[in-house]
Amino acid sequence: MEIAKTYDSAKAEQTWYQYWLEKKFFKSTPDHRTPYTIVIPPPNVTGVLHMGHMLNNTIQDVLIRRARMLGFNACWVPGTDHASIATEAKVVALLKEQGIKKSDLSREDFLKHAWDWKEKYGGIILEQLKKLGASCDWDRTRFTMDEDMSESVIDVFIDLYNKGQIYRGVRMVNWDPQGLTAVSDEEVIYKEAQSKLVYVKYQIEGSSDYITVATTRPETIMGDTAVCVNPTDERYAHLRGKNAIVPIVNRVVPIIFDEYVDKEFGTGTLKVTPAHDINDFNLGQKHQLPSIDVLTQDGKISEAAGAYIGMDRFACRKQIIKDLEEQSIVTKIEDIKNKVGYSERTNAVIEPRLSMQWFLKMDTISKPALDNVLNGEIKLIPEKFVNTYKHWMENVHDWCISRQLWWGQRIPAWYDSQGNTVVAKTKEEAEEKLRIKNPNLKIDDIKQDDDVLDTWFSSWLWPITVFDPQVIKNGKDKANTDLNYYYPTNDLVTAPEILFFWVARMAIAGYEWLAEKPFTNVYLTGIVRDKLGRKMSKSLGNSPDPLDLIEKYGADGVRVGMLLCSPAGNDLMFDESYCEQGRNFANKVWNAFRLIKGFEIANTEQPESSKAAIQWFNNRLSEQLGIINDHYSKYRMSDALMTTYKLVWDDFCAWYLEAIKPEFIDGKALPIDHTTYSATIHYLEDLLKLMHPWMPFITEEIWHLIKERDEKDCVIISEWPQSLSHLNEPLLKEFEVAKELVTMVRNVRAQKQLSPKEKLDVIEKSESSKSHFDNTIIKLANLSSYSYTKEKVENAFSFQINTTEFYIPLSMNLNKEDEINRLTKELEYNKGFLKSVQTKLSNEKFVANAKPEVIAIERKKESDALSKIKTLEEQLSVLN
RNA sequence: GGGAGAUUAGCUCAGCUGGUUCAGAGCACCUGCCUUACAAGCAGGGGGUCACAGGUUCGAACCCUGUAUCUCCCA
Repeated sequence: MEIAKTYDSAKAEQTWYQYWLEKKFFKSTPDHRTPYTIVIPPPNVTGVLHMGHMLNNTIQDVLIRRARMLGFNACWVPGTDHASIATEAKVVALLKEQGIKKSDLSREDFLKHAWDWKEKYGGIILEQLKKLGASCDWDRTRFTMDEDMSESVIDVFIDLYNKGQIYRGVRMVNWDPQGLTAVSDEEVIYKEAQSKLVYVKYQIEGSSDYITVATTRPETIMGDTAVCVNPTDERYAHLRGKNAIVPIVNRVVPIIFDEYVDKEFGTGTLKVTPAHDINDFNLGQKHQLPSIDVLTQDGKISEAAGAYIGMDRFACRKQIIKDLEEQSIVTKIEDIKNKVGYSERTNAVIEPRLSMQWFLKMDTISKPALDNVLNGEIKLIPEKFVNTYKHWMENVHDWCISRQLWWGQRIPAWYDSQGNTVVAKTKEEAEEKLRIKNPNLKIDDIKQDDDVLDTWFSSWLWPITVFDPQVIKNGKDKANTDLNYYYPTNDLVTAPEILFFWVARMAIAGYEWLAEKPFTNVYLTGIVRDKLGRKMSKSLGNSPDPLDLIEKYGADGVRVGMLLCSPAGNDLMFDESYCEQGRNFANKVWNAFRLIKGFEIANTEQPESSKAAIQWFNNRLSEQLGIINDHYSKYRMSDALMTTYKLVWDDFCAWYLEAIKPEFIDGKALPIDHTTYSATIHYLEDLLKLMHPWMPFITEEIWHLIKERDEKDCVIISEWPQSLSHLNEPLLKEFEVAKELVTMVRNVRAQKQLSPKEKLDVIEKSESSKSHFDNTIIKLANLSSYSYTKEKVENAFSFQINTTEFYIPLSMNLNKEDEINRLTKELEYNKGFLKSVQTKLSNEKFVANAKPEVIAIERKKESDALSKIKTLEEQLSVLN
């Protein structure tokens, strides 16, 4: 069979993904094996594959593929998240393009449009995941708004409400005036901004005196209901019991005293606007101040303000400063830096706003989720995130779970016209409950809450309901087979950004409803940045399209490139050159295979050099496999990959294949013997297995090109190689010396400008004769002979490896001066080294305190150095 | 403002319990090679005051204190 000169990644990707699907290799059903489970962090239905997904899902695929090969029943559950705000915004925008306003549609009609959108575009990202090779059990694909998934969200709400964990109340929320919804604390991004601190004089009632307040938000002046100073601030002590007059609206408000006020900031005087600032709200509660809401929900000045009605909040800020200046009551405008909150979804400036929302109490419910991370039952990788997690969980706030949107699970709360509220799954049930409170209830008076639940309030159930959506309703005693088998899942791979949004809340849900953790290990990836360290984002345009990368470098190349630069939990500075490295590696593997495949096999005797190389590689592979497994067990993904990379490239290609490669005689390659060939194929197969999780496509392709195989004989379901029970360490060390020797000979050739074709002799000064690798060395270094002597050899190039001396007789004359220089340099280095060792050994405290092993090592260093020095001196004396 | 982490070669990072000739890897770079698997390659090579200043110790990249810079989280 003719093997193509270059590897065609596109073809292999197409062929093998299809084949794996057909043979149902990704499919998992409960059986006698131990399960290994991952649930995908469901990407937004609105999402398209970006580099973050690429990283995240490649890691999951590596883990799941290796688990499959280790004999676990591997199950990777895929799916998408309905993403209330993002999706609703998308649909609203699309309708707008068609000239339809959301406000003109009924809830039902709008949802119809939203579902249409979801059906049409919602699966794109999952299709893209297939391109990178994701081996998900696609039959298990879930959506957070699937009917049964949604039902469980409602059940959970009702359950928590009945447990008294959910309440409704007026609170200061983070209002997104563009999305027209409240968002949770976690969805607010604080950014530093240049703001103006405006100093405004408020007249003291019944006096010509003024008090000056400093504010960054003059547009809320109309909502002021007090002026506050610190009680210890002597500057204002005389104002106790006085009132101030709010400009513009001429409202008389009390001057109150509270230690909250920072004497140093501004003038030490605070205008209190309880409706528009969380701290002012708290002050207002404490001092029983009224709240005046001067903003509308879309961020305009409201009727209640009494001035500037209908003006946009930012326009009003400018205008009001101008007007106050005209009244000559602005004493100063200062440029300051402060933090301004922006909506994660719409990027609008968040407006703290009082509104009626639903909340989940977090204090007691979050306890087990904290304890079980602290006691190691759930592991965060890397560990440093435990601190962050702990800090958040210990200071957790009640969770605002209502959103003023339509796309999502509608809150199962029902109201009558009398102000009664009940929580019930259906209107019928609600009617029953309401009728108890209100016997005159009319059916038409029953109204369901208009709001939906926060998306995270549905995705926190993900690891549970993807397996058994009924378990909330039925109780964990009646959990189905899937849940009993797959839960708790093994590993969760996600971004640290959603540690609180999602990870913490899944842990809470797991303990709340199943009394068990949802996952054992949480692997937190870094953020993909460009090489300037900027986060990759659409708006910056600094993110390559992963699908373009796949086309350019092959899926395997991109996967390798991605993971080469991804230390756990640290951000990765991505650069396309990593993908290039990945592609080059694939090319190397392809060519190694081409070489092997091109061998002509014959019934010839196995050369000693091959026999020794096989023995060595057998041990080497086993040794490195141990290291690779260890890296995996510690989730050091890039280390596991790099160890595999070097095992293949350096050990297998550069040393092993060179050692067993048949020689050319008269321009014709000799055949290879059967024993060596089959060992080589065996090693290649083992290496393909080790590479498979990283490079699924090329490994499967080569696996099948090696020979005709049964339809289910695929590397994807092959068995992960086993380590030897006993490693031959001395043999491994001996080969390291052999490598050094070969390198030395190559160096001599380069230095003396000898052709690689010219054969040389190497003589080892040694008591014994013959070692394992003599013939291998002869071959690799292109020697005519490798011999032993007990005597010094004169007029030869000489060098030492460890304490052994070697000679290479050369036909040409050695340049004496060069040799003397070289040897003198080495001598000096060794003398210096000896001195440092001897200083250490003559230090009584060292000898008294250091461990015996350490002292023994130092003694060995001393004697080795002495022997080296002796040899070098002898060599030099000969030259002189 | 409070907390966490980081700083090692040009870049990205390892360095696990303080002790092997310990200062490493990959990439990049330089030199020489189109040697019949591979120039997406082969063979060689240079490159670091381990952020800075102290301290502990027989011994510090590693432990402690302080300083600087950066990143993240929370308010």
